[in-house]
Amino acid sequence: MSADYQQISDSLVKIYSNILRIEESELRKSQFNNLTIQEMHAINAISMYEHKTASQVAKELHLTPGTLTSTIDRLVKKGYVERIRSKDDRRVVRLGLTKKGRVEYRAHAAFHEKLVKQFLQGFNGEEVGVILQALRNLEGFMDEYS
Amino acid sequence: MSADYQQISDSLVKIYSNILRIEESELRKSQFNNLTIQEMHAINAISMYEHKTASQVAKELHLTPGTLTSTIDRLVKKGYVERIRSKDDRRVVRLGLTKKGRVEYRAHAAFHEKLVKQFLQGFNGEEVGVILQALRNLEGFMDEYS
DNA sequence: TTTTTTTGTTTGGCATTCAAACAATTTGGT
DNA sequence: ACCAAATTGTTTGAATGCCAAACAAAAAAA
Repeated sequence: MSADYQQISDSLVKIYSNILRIEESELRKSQFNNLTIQEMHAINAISMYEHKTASQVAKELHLTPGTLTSTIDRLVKKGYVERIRSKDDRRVVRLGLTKKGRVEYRAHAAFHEKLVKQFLQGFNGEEVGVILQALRNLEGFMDEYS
Repeated sequence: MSADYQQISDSLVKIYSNILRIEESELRKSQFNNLTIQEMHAINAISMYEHKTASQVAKELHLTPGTLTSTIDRLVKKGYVERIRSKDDRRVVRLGLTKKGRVEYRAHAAFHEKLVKQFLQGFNGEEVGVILQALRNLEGFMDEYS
């Protein structure tokens, strides 16, 4: 195993075991300091305009329906999300962001954009292609184990 | 924002919001199916031979002392970890892996190695250098926000 | 020797998660 | 139209995961 190889391994471990913690600590310093990282991910999955159903969001987040219910309960109480009973099918709950939820969504997207900018800083188009391919390899690995 | 850029952003989000979940689901299928991902990370931080103190491990994992105490309690009960009271300084607790803990440690390292292999699959030395630099950029971003 | 600091544990409380039981509604089969 | 089955989401009960604050023991500093 080469030196580069070991460094990449260490780097990956460091990144994936710290990135969510760092996102959360940034959140704590912002105006949205009463949100946890999981709640923020839920807001992200609900997203701006689509009014997905609870099932769809639960599947996206790999959560059981019961877990999602409690997450949504909290987000409703905190004023980020609203439940909309579907009129076609009265079993279905559609989810939407409140104005406050949409503001948070955009703030988080901006943070991501800064992150990606720094990740790709200093590379030309060809190099960006290499990086993209490596990430796809990793996605492929993850898909195998899903 | 270019198409590549957007794809890299999506890929990064997918990776960092799923990789730990996938590690955990692999764990569930193995002989170590009574470990959670956090417990596994603790085993990893304790590591093979050093007998770190509880404080050192807590710092590494960004956990409060109280949280670490309860994690270690569980790992001791499950037979992966042992507490060793220091003789020099009787306040200090040093942590070590049992034989079972060391077996788990190696199994997890092997999983990581497969992951990194697939991540770097098909690239030459120069390209690996580009990938390493991108990861370092990301580490730099994380350090700014720590 | 007394005070302060360090190290780890305990306590209390909330968040996160799942599995299983449940209720409401819709769909499918007859 | 009616009954059985499937779907959708909620509730309940239990374990883990986390922190802050109070605490106890030991070591270091004064």
